[in-house]
Amino acid sequence: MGTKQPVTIRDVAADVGVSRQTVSRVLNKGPSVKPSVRARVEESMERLGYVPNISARRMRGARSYLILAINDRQRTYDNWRAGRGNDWVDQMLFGGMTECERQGYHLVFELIDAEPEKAQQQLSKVISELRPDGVILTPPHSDNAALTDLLEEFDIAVARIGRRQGGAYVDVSMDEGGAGFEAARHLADLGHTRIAYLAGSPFYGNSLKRLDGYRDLLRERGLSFRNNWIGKGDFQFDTATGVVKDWLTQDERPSAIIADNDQMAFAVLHVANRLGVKIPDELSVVSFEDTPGVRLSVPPMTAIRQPTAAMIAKACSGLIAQSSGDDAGGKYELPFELIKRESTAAAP
Amino acid sequence: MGTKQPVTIRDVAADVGVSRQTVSRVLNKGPSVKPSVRARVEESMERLGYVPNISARRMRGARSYLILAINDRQRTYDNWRAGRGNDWVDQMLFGGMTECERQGYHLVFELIDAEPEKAQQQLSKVISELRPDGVILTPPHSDNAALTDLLEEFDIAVARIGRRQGGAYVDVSMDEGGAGFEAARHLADLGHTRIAYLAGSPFYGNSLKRLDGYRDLLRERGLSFRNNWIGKGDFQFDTATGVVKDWLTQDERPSAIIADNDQMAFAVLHVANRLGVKIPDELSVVSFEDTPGVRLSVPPMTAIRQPTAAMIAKACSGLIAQSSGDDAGGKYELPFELIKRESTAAAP
DNA sequence: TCGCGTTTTGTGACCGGTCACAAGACAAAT
DNA sequence: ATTTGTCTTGTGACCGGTCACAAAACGCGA
Repeated sequence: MGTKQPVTIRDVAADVGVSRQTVSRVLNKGPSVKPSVRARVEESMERLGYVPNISARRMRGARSYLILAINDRQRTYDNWRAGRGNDWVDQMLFGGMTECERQGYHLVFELIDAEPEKAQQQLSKVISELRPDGVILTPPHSDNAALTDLLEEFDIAVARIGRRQGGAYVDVSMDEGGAGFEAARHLADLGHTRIAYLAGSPFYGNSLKRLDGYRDLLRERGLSFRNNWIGKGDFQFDTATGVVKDWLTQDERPSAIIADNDQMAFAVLHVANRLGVKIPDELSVVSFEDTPGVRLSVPPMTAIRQPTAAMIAKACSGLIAQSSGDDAGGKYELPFELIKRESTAAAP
Repeated sequence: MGTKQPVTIRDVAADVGVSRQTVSRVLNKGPSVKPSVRARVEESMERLGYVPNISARRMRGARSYLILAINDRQRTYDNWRAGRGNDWVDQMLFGGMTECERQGYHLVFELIDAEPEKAQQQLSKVISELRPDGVILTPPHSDNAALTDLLEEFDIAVARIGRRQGGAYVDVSMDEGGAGFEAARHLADLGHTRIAYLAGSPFYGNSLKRLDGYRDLLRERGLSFRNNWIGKGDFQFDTATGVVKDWLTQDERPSAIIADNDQMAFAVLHVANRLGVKIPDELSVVSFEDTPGVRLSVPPMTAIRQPTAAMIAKACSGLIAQSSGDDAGGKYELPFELIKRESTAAAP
């Protein structure tokens, strides 16, 4: 036991009878290697089971073959604590890992506080320790300029999830406006004319885009837009219940509600249940977040599914391309999916 | 932009006016450093913002300050695909990250196939690339001897989750027998005398331990043990529905059911619902897995909560201690929690 | 056959730490 | 004062790759 020694580049060089540098060139698919030599080196690497040591490569070389993914500590803590069943991390892990693996990279997760000063300090430490080739910022860090500034100083490629604005960053997001439009369209197609929108925040960019999409659909279908059917929520369950209660106890109540996140969609379910309003017969509900809770609720909810895994995968490939010098930046907008379940039905 | 250079050990050495080695000694809390010098070096490190480069440390040094956590690729894929809402990874991330951070380590996740040969090959590659100080094996890899053998050859510390048997490994698990006992006790305390047990597998060790715990409780309370109230399931929803249907349509039906995992607990809910059996008034249900789905079901289910975060944290600290030469191995059994929700009530 | 440009290969230094070992400082013992 | 031992500090080599540059091999036209 405990005796297996890793095969190094020197072992391969000695085996083939060439210099270390030649092996290195083959490894990095560099030019100027005679095909016959390349073949012999490759054969030897395969036979000896040679695998390059990432730490060593990182030392003198420019690349570390590491991608760092930053998650919000609080959010992760909350998910852990409350067991709310957000499968964000699963999705990230699957999408990111798969792509990194394909390209010989590794994905490292780190938890960072949201508060800018702390965040910068923590990120700085991790960067210095790990020196990753790229960093993926997920919400809410995507909007933290302190972090992008820091990364720019260190000359490390940045990918931001759920944000699309300037800068030479890899920005990956979802078509939020289109999602708002589609959610509303799905309901309109079912014959709904009284569609309310339970907004999460009047400041959050994605929220506004979704709302715009919803508005566009109403306009396109010639449906009336009512200001008091735009609910002012804050992404929280408790606040949302109040709004929904108001709606459902009015004379002319909406026949469908689009909720900006899963917590607020739950609130709709909850209130409707208490008031004896049948879902989906009397009220249809669409959630903007397809978390496990939404899928497992009674009834399971129709929801917009964010392509989290695909977004992280895209972020990884974008970062890898950038650090290889292929491109710089790149803006990607990935398609969402509207998953039809049992919370939406034809208008009553 | 792109100009920030990391502070190295030489910078600190020059700043204080000592040799690199002295700085290194302070960094590693080595002995034989005059307190006054140590203080000056520490002050300088703080002031200059020195952070050791992990790759460099790993090179000549023995430690890489990396812990590798292995997850099953298929399981992760399934969670991603089906969105079943298992928050295993969230839990791991939170527990592991927090502990690693405390000790200056980093946690890297990798996906590995379950099939022994592939698994060994994939792990071997990752090991050679990353050379982690320790590896955490999660089910089903915990039981894969091909992996532990490989890691032993590489002389890398191993932690196994959910398994406790021989070897100089860090083994972290939960008191499964106790959990079976407690689940049954909770029901017995509520006055139930007809408690059925929906088993997942007659081969899976943890399943058997839980069943033993259940048996012990029955014996202790003088409750009759009936063979046909031990359901032969296979952890799947579909199989379980058949068993539950049989039980609930018999003359003397159980007043409570303990299910070996969440899928089977859902099956109980599902069948009871179809047969018009009220939960919890006419039938109590306890799940052995506290996934988000269980928490969010209607009604939310009483469940045994596995201390996943704590187990991973323990695994990390165990591995770090072992690779620091403090101890070798270590067997830990962490306490579970019985979360009482609304699927259990007094016996009818 | 020679000369010259291009392709292919090799050499030594180096990245940022740690290891092994040697040397200096200092106090106690002879 | 010299010796011995312990404590503290410094030096050069080294880990496993890559960089910069030099050298060798090759191709091809004159």
